[in-house]
Amino acid sequence: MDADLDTTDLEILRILQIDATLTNKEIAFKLRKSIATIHDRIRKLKERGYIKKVVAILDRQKINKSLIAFSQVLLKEHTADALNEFEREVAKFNEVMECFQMTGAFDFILRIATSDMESYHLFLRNKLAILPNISTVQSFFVLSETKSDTAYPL
Amino acid sequence: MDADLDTTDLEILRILQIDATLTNKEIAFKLRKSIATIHDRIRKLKERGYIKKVVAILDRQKINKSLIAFSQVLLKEHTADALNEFEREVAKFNEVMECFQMTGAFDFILRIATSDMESYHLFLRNKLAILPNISTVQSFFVLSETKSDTAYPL
DNA sequence: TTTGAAAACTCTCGCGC
DNA sequence: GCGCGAGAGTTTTCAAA
Repeated sequence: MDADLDTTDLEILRILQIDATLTNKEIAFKLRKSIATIHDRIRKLKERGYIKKVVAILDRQKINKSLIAFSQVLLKEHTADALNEFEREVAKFNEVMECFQMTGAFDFILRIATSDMESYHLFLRNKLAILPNISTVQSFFVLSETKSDTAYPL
Repeated sequence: MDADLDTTDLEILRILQIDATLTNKEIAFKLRKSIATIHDRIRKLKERGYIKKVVAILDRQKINKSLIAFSQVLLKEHTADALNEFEREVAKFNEVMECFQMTGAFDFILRIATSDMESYHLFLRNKLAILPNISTVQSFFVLSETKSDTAYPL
């Protein structure tokens, strides 16, 4: 945190992390501030980079992405070039929603969204597994979603 | 998908998954439709549940949640009661952003956001590990974020 | 689906604390 | 520096066709 956030800023961020469709008027009412103040705070929060983006979250069952996999990838080589190339290639696959380099027994964890096991299989065989530097891929599948937030605790 | 989405609906969803601050006017211009049509489509997409919510995504470095852990949890017992109780308790922890029941060698995967290793340690020792039915917890930490999308491929 | 008009909201500016 | 009110400018909303 470069310049600290005061209580109002934190309240605004808490609110917008849950529901960014609220109007400035509604937020102003909740926080007992004027509309202009809320407007100004939010503008500054965006300017300073606290708010990266505002996005719609879809119902993945409805849009036919029922299968979520977490895939743990181990590479053969760990040179800077090899890591960069893997990251670059993997980011291109639209099935890959997230890719993290990790500590521990494997190198990367990928969150992959497909419609069903057949599609996942095709993705694995035809896209992921043919990258040059892959050693092993272990796939785990989501059975049920207990909690699914994009909001950070504040 | 109950009733199918046409090209316009899909385009709108693609756009809103990336940036939900665009006005109806801007979307209408991109898709060469009238503003009222876009307005109507979005209203229906919300009504029908395709769009679950609209949220602000924050910069986790800036808000001091620099450490993301994926924690794989194994329970001792797998009775319906034991699973429900674990899910209920874990959902209460604000450090836990996501909790999924999984196939494979462990029962749950948790995405945990804390400020640093010390905070994670405290969370693990004082909150997660004292739940009654926990057998093992294996923690993996994010070293770097290569791709981090909330958008599903459409 | 579109048009058009009314209502609601956003955003800026200047003032005051 | 921060917050507020008022007005102009946009956007949303909801008829009717």
